[in-house]
Amino acid sequence: MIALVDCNNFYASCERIFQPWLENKPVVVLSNNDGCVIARSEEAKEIGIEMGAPAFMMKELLAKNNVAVFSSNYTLYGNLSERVQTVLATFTPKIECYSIDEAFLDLSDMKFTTLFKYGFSIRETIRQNIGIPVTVGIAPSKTLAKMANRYAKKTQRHTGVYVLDTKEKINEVLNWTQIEDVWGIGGQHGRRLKWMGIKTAADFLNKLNPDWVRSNMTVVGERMLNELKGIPSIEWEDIVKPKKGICTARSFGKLLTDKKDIQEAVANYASSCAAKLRKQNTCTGQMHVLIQTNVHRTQDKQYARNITLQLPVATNSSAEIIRFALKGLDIIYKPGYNFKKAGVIVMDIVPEKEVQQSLFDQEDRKRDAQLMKTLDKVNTRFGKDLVRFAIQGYARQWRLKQERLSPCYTTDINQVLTIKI
DNA sequence: TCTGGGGTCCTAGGACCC
DNA sequence: TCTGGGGTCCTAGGACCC
Repeated sequence: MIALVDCNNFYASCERIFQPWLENKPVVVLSNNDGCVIARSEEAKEIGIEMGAPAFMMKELLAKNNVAVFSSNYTLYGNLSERVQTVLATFTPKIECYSIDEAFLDLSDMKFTTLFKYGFSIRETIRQNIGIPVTVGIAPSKTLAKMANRYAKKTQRHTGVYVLDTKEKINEVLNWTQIEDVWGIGGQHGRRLKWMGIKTAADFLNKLNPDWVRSNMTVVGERMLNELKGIPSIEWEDIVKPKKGICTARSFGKLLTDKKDIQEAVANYASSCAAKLRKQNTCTGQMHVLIQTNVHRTQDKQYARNITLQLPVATNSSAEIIRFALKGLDIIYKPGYNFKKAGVIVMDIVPEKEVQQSLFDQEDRKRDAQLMKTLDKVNTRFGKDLVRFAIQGYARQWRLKQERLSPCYTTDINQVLTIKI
């Protein structure tokens, strides 16, 4: 059996840990630049605040209901996520951290009283040790565990645990689950299947010809069919693999026209990509740089471009990656536009130790690597980007709008001290 | 009249996830 | 005034090889 543990309204719950008087009150967390609602407490959902709704359109509703509104604080959420994972890892040797707020746990071959009790103790332990409420779904396959979890969230609020351990229970939940709510069914397939009269997960399993599923939904659909039958068909990824692409792209806090400001932003995004590459001991051989205007501002002239750069030798040096990113920006930047967003993406990622050398390489890579190592060490200890390249600047015209940012309670040394006092 | 049969690699685009 | 930012996998089709 497999458990899916999912943190309830994760970002909102993270904020509530440190402001416990918000318990039972509506809380929302906004996307970058305080743009859209990306997390809602149950109370906020009940008021009718929609996921993804632009915050400025919700202004009245938020004010009227006295909703606590937060800018997103990914440093805080990331740290709390790690803590949750650490506790979960004590329940099983095989765990897959599927996302910032979800993990699959392999519960096969383990001796406990009952799966329900085990699931319940997972929930209680996380609540006690971290303070985050979680829901646990347990079933024979990942897809069914997802489904059990969703069922528990909607119908088993008192326990927060549901186990699909009999045919009857599985059938009931299959019939209860709408097709568009099945893990792996998105907008496209959802609409098409519904139009065909496939309304529930049970319909999908019982009414469709497997050959049709294979040819219209590829092998992904075929696996889904098996998973719904209770035959595990999705691989475990309990060993964390290095990422194949890393993207740092942001909308600016305000529109920018000046090339200097955009250069500063791109240099910072490039530096962030480089740091992420080093963290997983990899190098990049190909970069993309992109800039675009604000598509929502129809009164503005629109412009969007991106460029691909092949690097002569794969690298993870901030200096080199910044240099190439700015070279790309030089080519695609055009004066006279109101730019809203820029980004750097690194691809063709290879392990540090497998980089193809070049006979004509001019870089002193050993020296550079040593410098980066020192830079990372300093910045990990004393704060992100404390030591930076001059081009990364201090003007930060591009920085995010974060009017309601909470402190980094668990990672900022000053905050940690304040709490202890 | 009629012209083989096997592969690999790469890319763009589509679909999905949180 | 104001509308997020990350990722993954799969397939078809083209270009190429012998």
